[in-house]
Amino acid sequence: MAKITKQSENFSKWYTDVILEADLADYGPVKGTMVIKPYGYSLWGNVKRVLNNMIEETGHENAYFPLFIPKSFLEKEAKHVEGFAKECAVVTHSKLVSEDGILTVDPSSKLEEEIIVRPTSETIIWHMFKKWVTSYRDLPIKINQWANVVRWEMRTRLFLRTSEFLWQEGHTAHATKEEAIKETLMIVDMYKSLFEDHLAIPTMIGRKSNMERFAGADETYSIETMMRDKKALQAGTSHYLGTNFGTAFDVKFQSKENKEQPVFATSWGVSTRMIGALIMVHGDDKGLKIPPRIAPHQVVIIPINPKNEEKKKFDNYVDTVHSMLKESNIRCSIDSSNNSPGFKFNNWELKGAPLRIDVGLKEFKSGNVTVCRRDTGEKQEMPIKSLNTLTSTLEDIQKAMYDSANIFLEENTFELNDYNEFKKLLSKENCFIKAYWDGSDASELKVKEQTKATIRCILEDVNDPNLKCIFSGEPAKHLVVFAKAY
RNA sequence: CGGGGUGUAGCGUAGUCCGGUUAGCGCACCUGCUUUGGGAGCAGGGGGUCGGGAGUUCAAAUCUCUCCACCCCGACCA
Repeated sequence: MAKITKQSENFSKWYTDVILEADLADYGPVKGTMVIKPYGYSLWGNVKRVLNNMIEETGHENAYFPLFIPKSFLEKEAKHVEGFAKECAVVTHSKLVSEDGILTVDPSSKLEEEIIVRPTSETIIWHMFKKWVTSYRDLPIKINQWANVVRWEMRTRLFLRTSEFLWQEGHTAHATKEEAIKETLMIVDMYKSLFEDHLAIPTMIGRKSNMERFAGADETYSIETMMRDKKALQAGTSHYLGTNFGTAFDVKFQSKENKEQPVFATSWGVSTRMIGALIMVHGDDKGLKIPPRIAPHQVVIIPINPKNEEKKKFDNYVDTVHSMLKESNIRCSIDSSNNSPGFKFNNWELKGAPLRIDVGLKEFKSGNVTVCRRDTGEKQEMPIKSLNTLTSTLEDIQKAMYDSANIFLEENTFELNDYNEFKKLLSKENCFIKAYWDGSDASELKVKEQTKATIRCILEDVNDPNLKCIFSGEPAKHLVVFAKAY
């Protein structure tokens, strides 16, 4: 196994090395595509399970809508078209012909209306909602789907931006604006809990500016996270769509008072990009660090008995450790491969297993095990009787990982009022900068041009004539976070 | 689509300028033996349309032409 590049040497290279070496994923044959390998998929699966529970517990139902969308659907919402037109995969024909083993598109099979591979599903879902909604009794509709979507991006990176990715997309329809806004915010809280309580990733949450808002939304809330290179990653979004899609797809309902009324919408999603965030928030030069709650293996047991002494009894001892952990509902496995202990230690550190248990003859004879923490590197020998304390050790690790990420975020977030300092700081290092902004596209654009930093989100609105925009000096409307972003 | 670069075994590369043995090496892989508490050692072995095509030559990985693919920077995207 190759050694991975150090973070300080080349962070992007480190990121790619970790993914490939830890066996999370591999490149697909079509540019920008990715194969999620079993270890990566198991990680995704754990996150998915947690989030799916949250989604269902908050009253949403899973469903599945088609991958293919008629091109005309995308034309119906003006801003939505603008946002997605340039990155769509388009199906134009339905047949190939083979001549001497060479396949070419059969011109006679040209489709009358081209089909788009969904970049997101608002349009097809609202097409269906029109069929489903006629009365106030039909509302609200709260749908979620787990799906793949395709966005034909120019520059791709494993997990962060791939041509095809997996996600969940929630789509809801409501009778009132208030209810839709409440839903949008409730989802933001749900994501916050997913990130902070399960992925151990601290978040910065707020609305998007006009320029960064989702194509077709009235308001976009975003979950912003800080990677170890201090760049920002938008890790999830929740959109209040107003009546934009309801109007575009002519969805209306009759109220109790027999009045025709518009339908209000939300949509929200998180994707496999989250795995990218997880890697870049917690990882170190040894590799991944996976928070216990979502780790595929919370504990990995390494038996060390080179000469196979007392083989039967020794193996029994290892099995006992294994089953004791399983009884405590800990996800654990035994690495009984033929590799050397040193190889296994490094390998499981690379793969980010939170705890490792070494069982050698020494431990076997004394009725002990040696427990090693991935986050601190701390080793401790303990009697087998105490294995049940590992449940709380895992919780400690979970918390410690969040705390250390949170300290990192705080240490690299600055509040500034002076644009020269702002430019100076950003030219020196990446960081988050909290500052006041006048709310204009022009100021935001200029800042982006001059520093490459964008407004990640609006933290709060302000109304104090003494507060001035950091760029223009005009009266400030919002407190925002600026950062260079992925 | 502009500017630059690279194609040699699964991966990484030497050789290309200046044509000349059987295309070399590391990792990975296979077999065997010895090993195993922080990335094991030794021995043996398998694997190559040198990106494709055409040309020059007694002779091409090497020179010429051409096509293709990919990468980086920009543009685009977030």
